[in-house]
Amino acid sequence: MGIIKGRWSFPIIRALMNGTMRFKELERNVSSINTRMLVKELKEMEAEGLVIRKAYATVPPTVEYSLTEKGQALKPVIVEIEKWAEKFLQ
Amino acid sequence: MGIIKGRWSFPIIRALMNGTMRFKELERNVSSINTRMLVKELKEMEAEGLVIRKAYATVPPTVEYSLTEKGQALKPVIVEIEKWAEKFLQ
DNA sequence: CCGCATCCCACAGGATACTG
DNA sequence: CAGTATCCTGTGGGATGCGG
Repeated sequence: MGIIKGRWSFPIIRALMNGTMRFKELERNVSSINTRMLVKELKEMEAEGLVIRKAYATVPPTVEYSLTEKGQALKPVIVEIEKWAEKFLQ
Repeated sequence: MGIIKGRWSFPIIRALMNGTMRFKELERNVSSINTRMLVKELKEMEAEGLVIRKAYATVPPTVEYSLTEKGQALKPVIVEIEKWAEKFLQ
């Protein structure tokens, strides 16, 4: 399992659990990520089939990201991690 | 959560789920890890309170590693990850 | 707004020889 | 057996400016 590798996939998935988000929204919501990393992670996650990218031909551009079923299915994992963290991290 | 960071903590924990193991056993059981990485990870995990190291003054030396309660508690996480992997990875 | 393009650095991780 | 010591490389990740 090297699919949630990288420092950011986890927080990004967490953010998208709450539903579709635009690029800028993600950039604001995901802790202290920077543009380059967000772009990079999103591309990788798209390639892995975890997120879907929808672009709208508006001015200025609108791009929405959401989780695929495969991405949504990671929720139980995240829940368990959070349970663990709550119990063992002060 | 940067505690299961690194490429190896996960497989190491997985191996130790089955019980106490000696250094060499781990080296054999954890896929293709090399000595340096195994030593390094074990030290970090010991510092994080995930594993316990027990050394015996024998010749040749015997060192056993096992999971702490905190380490054991990661089992549900691993279970969920495996469920997910089984479902979504061919 | 979205997201490339650059530049840069630290360090994770690999391979392997050596020691108590 | 259980590590330590070296050397080396790739790349993850940060900062920031530019363009459609």
